Amino acid sequence: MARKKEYIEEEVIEKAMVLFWRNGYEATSVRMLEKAMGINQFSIYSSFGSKQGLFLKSIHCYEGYLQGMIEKLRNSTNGVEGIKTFFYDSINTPSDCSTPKGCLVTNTLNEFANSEDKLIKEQVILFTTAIKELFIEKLREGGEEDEELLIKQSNYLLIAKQGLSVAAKVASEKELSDYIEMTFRDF
Amino acid sequence: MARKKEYIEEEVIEKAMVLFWRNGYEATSVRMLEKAMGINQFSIYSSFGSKQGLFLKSIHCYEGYLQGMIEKLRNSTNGVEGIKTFFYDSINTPSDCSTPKGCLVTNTLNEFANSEDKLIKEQVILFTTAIKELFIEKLREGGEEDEELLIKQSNYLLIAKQGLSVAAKVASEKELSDYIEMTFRDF
DNA sequence: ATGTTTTCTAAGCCATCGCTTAGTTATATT
DNA sequence: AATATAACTAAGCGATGGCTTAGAAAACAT
Repeated sequence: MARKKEYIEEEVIEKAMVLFWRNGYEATSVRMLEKAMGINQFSIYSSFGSKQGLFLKSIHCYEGYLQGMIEKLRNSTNGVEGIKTFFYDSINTPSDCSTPKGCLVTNTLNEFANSEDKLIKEQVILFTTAIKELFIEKLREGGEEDEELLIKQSNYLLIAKQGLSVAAKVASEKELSDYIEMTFRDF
Repeated sequence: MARKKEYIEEEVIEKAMVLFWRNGYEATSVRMLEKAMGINQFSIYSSFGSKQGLFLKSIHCYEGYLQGMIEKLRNSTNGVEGIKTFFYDSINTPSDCSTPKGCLVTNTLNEFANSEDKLIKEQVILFTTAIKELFIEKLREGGEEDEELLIKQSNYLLIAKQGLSVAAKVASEKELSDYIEMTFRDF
């Protein structure tokens, strides 16, 4: 039989994810990736096929990284208050700076909105749609029954969340929490 | 004396601006720029010094491009309603697709938030700060007197505007106008 | 131990990157 | 017309981009 891999794919993907998250797709080179991931370019290409393949895996990994917050929201029983907590959770960066500020999905949406790359755009749209659905579910649980209003509100909250993700990269903690409070002021 | 330039700097900067606006800084190559601008690389470098120099000029050009809307807002006398109109104006893309959706300044903020490039970041921060000040001025004219609340509200509106700029790249017209209505719902 | 299979290292592939240079062409002065 | 100056064209610079390949090293089966 054959030699064993000296790395765990899930582990090196996480390293790649952080790099893509911090710098974006274009500004992250395969040389940077191999250093951060601690493996040779050969291994990157044999495991992930291409830079794009690795990026898709990284986005998937990021979505897994968010799963805790999303589950917390899904299990919440206090309606819109759960969504507000989700907003606060999303700006609660670990203090060791191991993780960039902002949101990889929003970054990707921004970088690829005008791109030809269908695959990456599709992955991003799928995820944001799922979040929106979850918002609707929680708003409905919160007592809202008007379907049209539910759509309008979830739409509002999704875009508000995207604004928060952009602002999180440069704004102060107070500005961010003020923003969240204003966003949810009369729900 | 010497030969005359065969192009007008302001005109070719505008072409460059649209390209940067559509693709971002990293994804726009000097070869793409020379084709879009209709001038040789030599001319680009002799006029603008570097790709970064051209980008800075492009951002400046974009700010000029927004000047109409900003003046309209500055001259408005109906308080927060003027800001709301400014939001609507910003998503009113010319139907000929000559111009990308979204906002070059917000794109740049996103792309350069984690970059080392002080110059570009500074230019973006300066502009967004000016917009925020203008929001405060209009909110004050609208009758709000509480300084702390003014700061909170302008901060909210600035981040809301950034969310709108991201969403404008992918969302439908209805989603965008719904979002604006929700944003200004109880001002 | 030998053979087979897979992963490793490290060198290198070609295309493109931002940028520069050599040499020609156009303008204005003399 | 001759000259000086600056902008033009187009070729090419070294560095880096994504990706591949040749050959050594490691794991298992026989």
